[in-house]
Parts: sequence; C-alpha cells; structure tokens
Amino acid sequence: MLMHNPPHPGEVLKELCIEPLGLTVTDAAKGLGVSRKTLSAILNGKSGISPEMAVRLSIAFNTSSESWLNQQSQYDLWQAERHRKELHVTQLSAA
Amino acid sequence: MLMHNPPHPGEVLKELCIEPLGLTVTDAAKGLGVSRKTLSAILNGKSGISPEMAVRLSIAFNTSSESWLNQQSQYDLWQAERHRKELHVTQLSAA
DNA sequence: ATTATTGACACCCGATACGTTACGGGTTAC
DNA sequence: GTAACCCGTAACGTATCGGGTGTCAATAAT
Repeated sequence: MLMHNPPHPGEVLKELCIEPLGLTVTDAAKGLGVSRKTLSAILNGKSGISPEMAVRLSIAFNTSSESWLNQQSQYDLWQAERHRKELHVTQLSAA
Repeated sequence: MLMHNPPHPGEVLKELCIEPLGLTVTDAAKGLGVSRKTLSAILNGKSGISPEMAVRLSIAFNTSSESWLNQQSQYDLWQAERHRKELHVTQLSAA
C-alpha cells in the first residue's frame, strides 16, 4: 500500500540524526565525506538521497542503508503517482 | 538486512510479465507508452526502473509500483555497498 | 563588532532516463 | 530470394539530477 504524503527524507535526517546529536551541517558534511552544499541540499529537500549517500548515512549514523533509500523511494513514488493519469498506458495483463 | 546479489529488475520483468503473456518487446513498449529502446534497455540491464516507469508497470501489469521500485533500490544499494570502503566516512553517532 | 553557521545562488561536470533515427542480425512466410 | 517482422544497439539529441566549487547575504553565537 502507498503511504500518503511521505515526508522528505531530508527532514527525517535532520530531525533524527543531525539535531539530536547537536551537529552542524558543516561538521556532519565533513563526517559524511561530502560537501556542505550537498548535505544542505538534502536537508532542505532540494536533493534526494542517492544510493551512495544512503551507504554514507548508514556508516556515519550506524543505521541501515535500506531504510534511507526506501524512504527516498516512497517519496519519489508518491510524486510519480500524482501524474498517473498523464501516462497513457494500456492494460497488458488480465485484471 | 541486505539481500545478496539481487537480480536486475529487468530480468524479473521479462520472466514474470513479458514472457508469460507472450508479449513482444515492441508491443509491450507500445502498451507502456515508452519507446522500444527504453524497454529493451531495462530488460537487458542497461537501465534501471525509474519511479515513473514503476507506475507505468503497475498500470500495465496490474501490480504494485512499490514492488518494482523497491527491487530497483535493493539492486542499486547492493552495487553501492560494494564501494563501502572507498567512501571515507567517520562515525558520527555512538556505536 | 567579529566570527561561525547557514541557506541560496551561480556555474561546472558526469551519469542517467528517454526520444528519434538508423543499422545489422535474426526468424518466418511468401 | 525477398519481404515482413522482431530485436539489440549505436549515434545523435533532450532533460533531470547528484555532486563539487565558489560567492554572497542573512542570521546566530561569541
């Protein structure tokens, strides 16, 4: 089933990892091995979480990479589903 | 936990949807509303399944879009995990 | 006030999804 | 043989996106 209005993974990252640890974006970016801009873009919903970034997050925050990437997938899918009608696709399998 | 060596989603698509229905790549592509090249690339592992494509597949084959996109995520993640060592990331949370 | 931090902007690059067109290699039917 | 399919794919273009670098202005902390 589809979640409705899933939050952007960047929000979750900020609220669950960055803020609780009192990390600055600059320091967190340094720890993740990416630029400050890259992390900032994610935290502010401008970029998604790439597979490589999911692995970085899993190492830095001792979490699972799947959870990050699945969150991103749910988010992307929810965006894509909103244009379901505009993709003229015909049934190929039996209903 | 991580699956090991997840199959490319294109293989699954071919074996579970295209072949059982006796569909040609040309006809399936037409039904999906994409070019023959685009579908061919997916079936042969040259391209991944985009969120939009997942929605197309869900309509044409009466399946869930999440399942397609999750398969792709698992595949992408498995590729990314293989370079875990080369991403110099430092621990930020308590172990 | 000075410094640190941050978000927003520009521009660059590389990867990727998708389209059209076109080719060459198969198979099958005539 | 030749015509009609089907297929993979190379070559061109489009657009989007993640990521790096740099700059700048607003804000927060000292």
